[in-house]
Amino acid sequence: MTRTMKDSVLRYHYMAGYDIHRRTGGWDCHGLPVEIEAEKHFGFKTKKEIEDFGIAKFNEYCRESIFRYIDEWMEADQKIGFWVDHEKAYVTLRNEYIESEWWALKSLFDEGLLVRDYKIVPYCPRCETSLSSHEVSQGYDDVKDPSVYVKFKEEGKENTYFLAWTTTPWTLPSNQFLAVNENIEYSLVEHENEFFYIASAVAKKIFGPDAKIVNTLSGKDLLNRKYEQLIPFLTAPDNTMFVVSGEHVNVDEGTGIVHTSPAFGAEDFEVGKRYGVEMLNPINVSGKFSDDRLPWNGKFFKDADLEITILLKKENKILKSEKITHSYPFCYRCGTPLIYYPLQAWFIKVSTIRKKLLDNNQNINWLPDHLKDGRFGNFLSEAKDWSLSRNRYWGTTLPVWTCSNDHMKAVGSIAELEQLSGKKPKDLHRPYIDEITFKCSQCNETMHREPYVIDTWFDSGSATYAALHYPFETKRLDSNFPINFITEAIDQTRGWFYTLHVISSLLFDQNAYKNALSIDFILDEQGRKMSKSKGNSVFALDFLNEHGPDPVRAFFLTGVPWRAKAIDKKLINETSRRIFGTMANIYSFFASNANLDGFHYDKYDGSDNVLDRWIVSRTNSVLKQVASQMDTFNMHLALRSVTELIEDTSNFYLRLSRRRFWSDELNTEKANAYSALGYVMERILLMLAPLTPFFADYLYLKIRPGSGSVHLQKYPEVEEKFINTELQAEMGVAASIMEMVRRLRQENSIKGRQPVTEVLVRSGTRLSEEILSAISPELNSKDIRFIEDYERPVTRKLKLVLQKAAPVLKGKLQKIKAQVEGDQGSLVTLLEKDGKLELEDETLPAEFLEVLEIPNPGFATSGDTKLSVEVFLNLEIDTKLQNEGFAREIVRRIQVMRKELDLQYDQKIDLSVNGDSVLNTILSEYGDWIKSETLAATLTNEKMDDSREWDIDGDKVLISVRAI
RNA sequence: GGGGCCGUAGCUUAGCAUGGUUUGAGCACCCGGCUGAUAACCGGGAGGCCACCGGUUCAAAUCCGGUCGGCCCCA
Repeated sequence: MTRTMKDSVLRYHYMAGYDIHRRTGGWDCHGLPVEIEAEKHFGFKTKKEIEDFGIAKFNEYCRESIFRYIDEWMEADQKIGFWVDHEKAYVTLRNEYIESEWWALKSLFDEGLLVRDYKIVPYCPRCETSLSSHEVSQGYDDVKDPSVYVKFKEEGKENTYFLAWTTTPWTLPSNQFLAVNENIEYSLVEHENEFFYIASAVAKKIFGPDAKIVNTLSGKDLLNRKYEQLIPFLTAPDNTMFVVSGEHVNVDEGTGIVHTSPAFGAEDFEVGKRYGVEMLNPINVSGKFSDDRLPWNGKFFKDADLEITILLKKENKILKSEKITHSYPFCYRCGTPLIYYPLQAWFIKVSTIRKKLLDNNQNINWLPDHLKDGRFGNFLSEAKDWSLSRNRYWGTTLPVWTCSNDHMKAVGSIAELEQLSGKKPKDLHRPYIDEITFKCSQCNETMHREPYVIDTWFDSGSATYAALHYPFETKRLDSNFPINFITEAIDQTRGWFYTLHVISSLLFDQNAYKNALSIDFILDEQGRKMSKSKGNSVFALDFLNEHGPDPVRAFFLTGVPWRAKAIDKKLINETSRRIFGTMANIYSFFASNANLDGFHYDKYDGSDNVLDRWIVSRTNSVLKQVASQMDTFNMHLALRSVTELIEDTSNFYLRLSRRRFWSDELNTEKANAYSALGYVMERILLMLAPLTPFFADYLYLKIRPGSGSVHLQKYPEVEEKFINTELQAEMGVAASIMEMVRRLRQENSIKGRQPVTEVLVRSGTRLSEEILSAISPELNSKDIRFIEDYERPVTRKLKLVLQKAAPVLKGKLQKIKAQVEGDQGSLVTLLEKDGKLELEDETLPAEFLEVLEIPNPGFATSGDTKLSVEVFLNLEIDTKLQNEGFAREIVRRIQVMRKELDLQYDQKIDLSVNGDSVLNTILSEYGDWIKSETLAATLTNEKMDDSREWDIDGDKVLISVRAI
């Protein structure tokens, strides 16, 4: 779906005459997913196996596998018609791309924004690498975890405990502190002869409504109280096992007393840092316990939960334990539960430029706009430092070298590295780059590269400059910067939208893009999110093959893009029928006639015909609107506008214009009709070109053979001189009149083919003669007249509003009612003059009365209040009209027979119509007309061998048609 | 716990920033019509407490507050 959007925008801007600098795609080539696939391929489970196998060979496989992926995507791109230059696509694994990133990283390093620090990071023990916050955010899932309330015994007191809560029992052996909030009130609760400290707010939740509160005290009072180590396998370092203060402590969850193990939580780590204590960390980099003092040594961290819980229960150190469902982060690629783990890592200090990020964000045009200050803005205001380094192999290498004295040197280009080391690196990937060393300028020790690759999101976020190999091959970014438009799915708010924005603000203090369109997901037919695990994902290629690219694109463009859309096969078919079906029909009508005449569309330069002028005016009005919708990236609105134009062309213009296409010779009138229709079709197709490229191109080439693809044409200019808004308004009234007459005919069972005497119209807008004559065949009336208010064939009657009048009039009601309803008009006049009526010594205020307008006998009426148009249809049909209607019925039957005989449009016939005596009258009166309508050379009233019997409204008619 | 979006007919939706006729369409359904575009087309009917409750206002689908339901993001 994003590709449809991108493509439509690119095609439109190209046609509109913009230079498209970068009709190139790009591929993220690095990162864990690639490595994981390689691991699977080779059957590796640990990093050691990879290193034994050889990083070079491993990376070689990664490099190859990425191209298989790309091939698949390219196929999908081709199917959906994504016009993009894959040849010139940037690939993030190229040295040039990486070199640009090196330049960026060195700049950040020099500004002190790229730093090494010891931090608690989300860490995947299987991949043995840390994850960035946006990676973590992709992997939250609801799981059942233990929820245990643990008893920490206060030192020196019997039966008195601090009650703490945790969902991670495996961290309990590493407990070093308990944290309370100084501003919260705590209670000492007595429960089954034991005493517990707990936040007052939750005491009842834990101990029930009858909790026996012995004492209350503030969090401050608890500070520095000592407690006994819960699980004494590990040696408690000095200066631990007491109560500390923590602002992060609250009573939303748990007990208001937080178990703190500095090794496994960011806030806990800060506490540990504050007291400068040694961390208890029995877990190794593979996520397993590795301390033989522990009975569960060797177990994966999560797998120890149960054993620890059982142990604590045995020792009566648990108040209660249960299971709860909450969301927990998992590695978004391999599904392993993450662990918050202390690691040395490289960070970009994004948090220091929050204000800049927010300021720049104000200049981005977001679609939908609530993202600016909503989801995206909120995220920026809490921007975290970016944990950049990864202990992995296949990725952009971190260009920082360190020596044994921990002096650091960032390298910003291949040339610089060559100058330092005397060696020119051929490949900036591991392991080759790791082999390059040089002397430290400060201490002369050998400098080695920090053994990390970086977060692959940095690759993506660097696309704006790295794809151009800035600042090396491309010296200036001006014309490419900021990018005009970007679109991705909503999940990229914290992905690509974010990394591009951060990197661009960091490096250039500028926005990466001006317009950002965020779209929602495509859901399955039941409206569920697609996922591989549910087995309901519809693969792009299958989907395209089933429905075809343009219907799929049109479907993506129905409704607002930033709202989730469930796949709806019926809707896809309906949408494409409305657009393509109708348009194909218009074309085939045009073509079947134009071919007979040998007409080729060239241009339209005006027409006398009002319908031509109208549809051309309408087309230009729509074009104006569509262009502005495309300019503001509202492709879905543009498609809707075009669809409406197609429908108007078909249902109104063509329907009313058909006769003009049927004249024998190619006269001016007909040529004008062709030109107008050609003009309209051409513009519709040009408007469709960016949206549904295949269909548009297919028909365009038929209309303008030899002029080249529609996608190479200029987007049409609005021709103001053809826009006539009054005409469009008048035609609106005309359409409404047509509709009403059709309705009245139906309500009174008068067929469309039956001519009527007159149609009376009362309307503020008077229609010109030419419009009237244009719609007259549809009305099929001998006379169409505009009338004034007072001329309306209605009788105004009064009616008592019984609900209001009855309680007042009481006994006189029936008498007054009779008078009012028997009124012939004089009372109405009185009422309108005085605003009340005096009857039978009673005063009737206006609210007692209702004025009804009843059409006179012989008339039916209908009105359109919006346009303030009223139509009266004279229902009287005399014999003459009846006969004319009958003649038309006969013509219709003859046309059917012509069609059944498969006669050419211009084939002449001999005609014979036989029936009762009335028929003969009709024939004598309308015979010539029938002949001309049916191209009959002769007309007799004989019964022939090949006569066919028709039943026309109960009358038998025998008709014979013979080609001459 | 915090934040965001959404809720209009059986389905897909327009209208909502700037309150103002009877909330418009399309599909499906039923009825009728048209017929030199016909595996098209046109008209009509039925179907809406505009999620709910309050408030502002002469007037609320629209503005404000709250509730409920669905989805998403963050912690």
